[in-house]
Amino acid sequence: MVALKQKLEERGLRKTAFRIELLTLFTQTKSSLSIEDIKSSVGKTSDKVTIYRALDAFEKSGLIHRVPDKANLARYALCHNECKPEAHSHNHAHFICTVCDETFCIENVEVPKIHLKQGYKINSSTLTLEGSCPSCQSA
Amino acid sequence: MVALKQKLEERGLRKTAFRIELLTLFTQTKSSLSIEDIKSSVGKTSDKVTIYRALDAFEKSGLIHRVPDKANLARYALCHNECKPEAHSHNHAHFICTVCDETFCIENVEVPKIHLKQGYKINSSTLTLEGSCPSCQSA
DNA sequence: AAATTTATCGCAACTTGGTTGCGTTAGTTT
DNA sequence: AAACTAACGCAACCAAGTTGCGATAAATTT
Ligand SMILES: [Mn+2]
Ligand SMILES: [Mn+2]
Ligand SMILES: [Zn+2]
Ligand SMILES: [Zn+2]
Repeated sequence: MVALKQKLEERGLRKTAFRIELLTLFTQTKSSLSIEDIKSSVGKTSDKVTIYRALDAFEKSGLIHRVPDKANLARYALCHNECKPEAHSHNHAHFICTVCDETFCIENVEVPKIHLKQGYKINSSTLTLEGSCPSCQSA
Repeated sequence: MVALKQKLEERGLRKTAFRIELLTLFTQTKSSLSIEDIKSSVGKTSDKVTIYRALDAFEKSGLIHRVPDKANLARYALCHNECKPEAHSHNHAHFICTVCDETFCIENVEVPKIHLKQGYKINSSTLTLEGSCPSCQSA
């Protein structure tokens, strides 16, 4: 709780009721959150513009990172490895479950370093896996 | 030309002027095509709905495959390894140039096979690299 | 504590990429 | 040539996300 508010303060973000609630929500989620997830969890109180802007601010300050989504919608997960606004380092794979539409950070699988032939300069890479997650296996 | 019409025929697609032109365009492109690319190349003649439906039909019948795009827009490239409607096999990496917004198929880089811990079942994987392409290096 | 400053919020209006419905056109088959 | 049906074109629609701007409320200064 208090540590949470500190994270906002450290990055020069204001500790508004909504942003505290949003950040709390992220810490409580093991996977990731879509706009819909947030809307339904926060209640209808907050406008979608507010949500988008908060997510944007959180991402820029290294609190969360965007993850791939089944339908390419906005979706975010907490940065576990204390990212800095300048350098987000989350070079892990992501898993999209096509059954429950959830996206999981696979922190223990690194994105492989690829070397391309002369001329290509790589700045970032992503490795995305698709299939069914443990909870959706029974079906 | 004639081989091209055959490909359409083989898959039960009609050889309309537009679809022949579109498929020709794909064979002439070394990288990939966005809707805008197609629009400007085909002239204003064809409706966007026609383009979307043709791309959809081509993809379903294994002529083209969707590639990632800088802004998540629709973008397609020719299938070089003769895909079947049932099984598209294009497990190669893709490179997005953030300068010219082009997407390249990196046919000689395979997407690595990943093994996850019990419970996750992987159906498909994608490896996407981002940076600047050879033509955009000088800048 | 009051005044000031400015990040954040909320509403409305807009943009964009893509989809759906449906009547028309034109390949393909008989 | 007649029949059948994939493909086309237009209009209307949809959903995710963005922009502008005035109102609210944290944070800072007096
Ligand atoms: Mn992640
Ligand atoms: Mn490809
Ligand atoms: Zn699942
Ligand atoms: Zn380029």
